[in-house]
Amino acid sequence: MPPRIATTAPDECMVEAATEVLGGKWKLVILRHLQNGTRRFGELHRAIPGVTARMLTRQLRELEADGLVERKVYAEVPPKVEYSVSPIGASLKEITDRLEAWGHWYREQVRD
Amino acid sequence: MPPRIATTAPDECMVEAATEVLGGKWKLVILRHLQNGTRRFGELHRAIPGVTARMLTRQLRELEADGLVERKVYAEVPPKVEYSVSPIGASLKEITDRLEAWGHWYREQVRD
DNA sequence: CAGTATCCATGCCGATACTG
DNA sequence: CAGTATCGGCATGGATACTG
Repeated sequence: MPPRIATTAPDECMVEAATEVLGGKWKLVILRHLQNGTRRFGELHRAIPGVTARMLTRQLRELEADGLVERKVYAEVPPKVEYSVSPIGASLKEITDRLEAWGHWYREQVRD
Repeated sequence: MPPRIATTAPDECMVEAATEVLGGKWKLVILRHLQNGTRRFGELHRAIPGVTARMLTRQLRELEADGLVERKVYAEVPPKVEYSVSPIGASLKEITDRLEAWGHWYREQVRD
């Protein structure tokens, strides 16, 4: 027999799965930039004002560990590292686009 | 004359506007519950395992201050307080639904 | 260029006890 | 029932200096 009240408490906690992976301060911003194409470390650094190299590195490594971002190192001097969205990261494009649009709209609403 | 390279650095930082407001550990989870209808404090507390009363209060107050949630106090004993999404909060339903679905899908992908 | 290493401040958040 | 008060740990994240 099926569980009695299973449907009254669905696994809405799956948003938690999302926030665990996207929760970092710069992660959605990074993803948003990478949705537009592969970027080098320095490009990202310049494109995101306010982030430090330390934080950019950390967040990128976490995104990589979570399978959202791919990191490609070229054996050159000077060093060259390219970041891009993985297939999983690319699947977030609709959501980041909507968040972007919503953020824009929200700002309009709250400017009294 | 138009700015030279304006379009190369569009205001993609608008996702930051969204994360500032949605960034709390429980905010999206709370919103997700309130999208399904008005809830009392205790109902939310029981519906979200792991959250403490302190954190639930704080996150609800921040959501209220940011205009996403409305709080209605009934002058009764015992006290009764109802929370619901504001029109602005309701505008996030599509996004929270998608995040929920994505979180579910993501979990499937990463279970090795 | 693409990072690390080190130090350090903030504050997020939990646990516990208490209240109108 | 719906909170608040207080304490405190620990992760998050910034500044600065340094490196292969």
